[in-house]
Amino acid sequence: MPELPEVEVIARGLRESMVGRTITRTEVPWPTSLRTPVDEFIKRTESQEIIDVSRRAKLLLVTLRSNDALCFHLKMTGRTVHGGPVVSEAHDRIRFALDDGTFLVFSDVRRFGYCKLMHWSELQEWDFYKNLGPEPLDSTPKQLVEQVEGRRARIKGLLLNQQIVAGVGNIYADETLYRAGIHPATLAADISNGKLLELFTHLREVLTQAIAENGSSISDYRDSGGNAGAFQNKFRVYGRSGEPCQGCKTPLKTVQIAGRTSTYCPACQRVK
DNA sequence: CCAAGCACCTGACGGC
DNA sequence: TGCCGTCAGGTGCTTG
Repeated sequence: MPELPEVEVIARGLRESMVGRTITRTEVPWPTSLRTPVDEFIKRTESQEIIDVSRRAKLLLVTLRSNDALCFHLKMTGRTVHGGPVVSEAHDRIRFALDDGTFLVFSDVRRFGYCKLMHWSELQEWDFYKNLGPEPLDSTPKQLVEQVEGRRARIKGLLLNQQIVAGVGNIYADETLYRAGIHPATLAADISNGKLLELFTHLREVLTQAIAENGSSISDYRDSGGNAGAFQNKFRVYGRSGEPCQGCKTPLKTVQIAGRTSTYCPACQRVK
């Protein structure tokens, strides 16, 4: 499930390997993965040079010479892999042939992901984009605390809310709450300022470490070269329900919050 | 302002 | 062996 670290690793890889290349042909074997009419999508991407690849929240942005951006959301199972020569596969949704004989392929088993082509001026007016919260790695812990302090919502839900903090998903939210010793159902307003500062300091550390480890691969995630990440080996709670806590040996438990499974240690995460 | 539930979609897995 | 239910989860939407 690509979250901030995974998308960041992908963006860095694609920037390294694709900037300066020109798209020579665009194929769309599954047009419903587009949020732009297919004819227009092809017309506006073919013959365009790729001038940058970047990330905002969980969005992967491939900027073209025209200042159009290919805006990918990978959702749960999306992949953007660059290489070649291409072998067409069952779940390919979009393929771009580049002028050096390589291909960028967007594939997605579950078809939740999408690609939307927008001029940068239009992108900046898009509600989803415009309303995104601060980037945790470009903000101080204090700035992030300001996003949640005093709110009467559960901290887990706030961490997952892209308008509060950008890029955090279920895995990194659980890992961060565990490291900070905060129960996922705690109301933000009931957490001291000092504890919130700790929380966001941990969040930045977890995200930074995950990027350094090339992201986390649960099942589908691959980086831009098709390789798995390694941070899943550092998970302390995610996917470990029933296992003993690494700190105190108490069996880890789960609870549903904001429609998602939260795994936590009932002994270590008590802050209310 | 906040929460819950559903929709989208497929594959993996457990139970029988 | 095979069928069926459940789960995984990001985001948008509706409803309370």
